[in-house]
Order: sequence, then structure tokens, then C-alpha cells
Amino acid sequence: MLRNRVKELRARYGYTQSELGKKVDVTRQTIAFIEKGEFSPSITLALKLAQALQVEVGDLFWLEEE
Amino acid sequence: MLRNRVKELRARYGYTQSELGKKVDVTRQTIAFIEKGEFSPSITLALKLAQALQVEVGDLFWLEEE
DNA sequence: TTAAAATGTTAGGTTTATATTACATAATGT
DNA sequence: ACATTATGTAATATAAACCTAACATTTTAA
Repeated sequence: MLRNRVKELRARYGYTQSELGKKVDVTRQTIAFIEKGEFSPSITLALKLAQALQVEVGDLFWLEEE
Repeated sequence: MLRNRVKELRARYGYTQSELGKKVDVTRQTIAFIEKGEFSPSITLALKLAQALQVEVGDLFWLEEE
């Protein structure tokens, strides 16, 4: 199962979903879906998010058992 | 632009495209497409590939200018 | 306390990842 | 040389990512 820390890190930077979406070229709905864990974004988007949130991709998204 | 080292690392381990595909649950064609850089896989698949090739996901896929 | 901004969520549409099947060529082993 | 295995590549199909638009609710700020 795919897990992520997008919501937590976005909050840490005080970004809104719209702001973060703008930084990585997706809509705020896409950010919302990712935060809810509703789908697995492309590695391209994951890399952009990691860059925007200043963390390694592997620390932003990871696979868990179950 | 998205770049990756899948082909290089797969060769290092002596895996065929089919073998690697089996390890990460995709077909050999999907591996071939990724090696050719024809599309951006999901972060889930990217994480599985990184695990199979024993490298950090950020060292397997990265964004370059242009 | 009211307006604005942010978030939750849903529906329908487009694009892209991935599967399946297939055939051709290249490489490997006997 | 022949058979097998690996790779390149293409067509069509399906599933999933992502978009646009919309409306409701929650949070923030004046």
C-alpha cells in the first residue's frame, strides 16, 4: 500500500493545496486526491512534489505492507 | 525531462526484462517502454523497481532540464 | 459576525499508463 | 545450423491519472 506525507509537509510550509498544485503544475483536486491516498501519481509528479517540499522522494512516498 | 537508469541496473543484475517485470508485477513491454523513456510510471511502480534494483528511487528516476 | 479563502467531494471528460497479442529480429546455447 | 530465449516494436483495449466545473462545508480574517 502506498503512503505519503504530502499533507503534513504542505502544512509545515503553510502552502494551500492550490499553491502546491501551482508549483508542480497540477490542480488542487489532484493534490487533494493524492493527500487522501486515492491514487498513485506519476513518478514525474512525485519528483516535483518532493522538490517543492524539499525532501527525498522516498521520504515523501513509500510502500507499506497490507 | 524524466530520465532513468533501469536498463543499466537491470543489466548489472543480469535480469531479463521479463524477470524484472515479474518481480514488480508488470509485463516486459512495460519495462521496455520505461527503459525507452516513453512514459512516466506510477510512483508505486517506481518504488517497486527501486526496491528490485536495490537503489533509492531518486537515484533510479530523476528530472533533467530541457 | 460576515465575507473570503480553503478544503471536501462528486460527475463527466481527456489523456496516459499498462495489458494483451502479435510478429520480427537479435542473441544465446546445443 | 538449428532451436530457444531475449529484445524491439506496433495495434488495440482497458484502467487509472488528471482536468474542468460545480457546489457544499469548514476555516480564516476583517
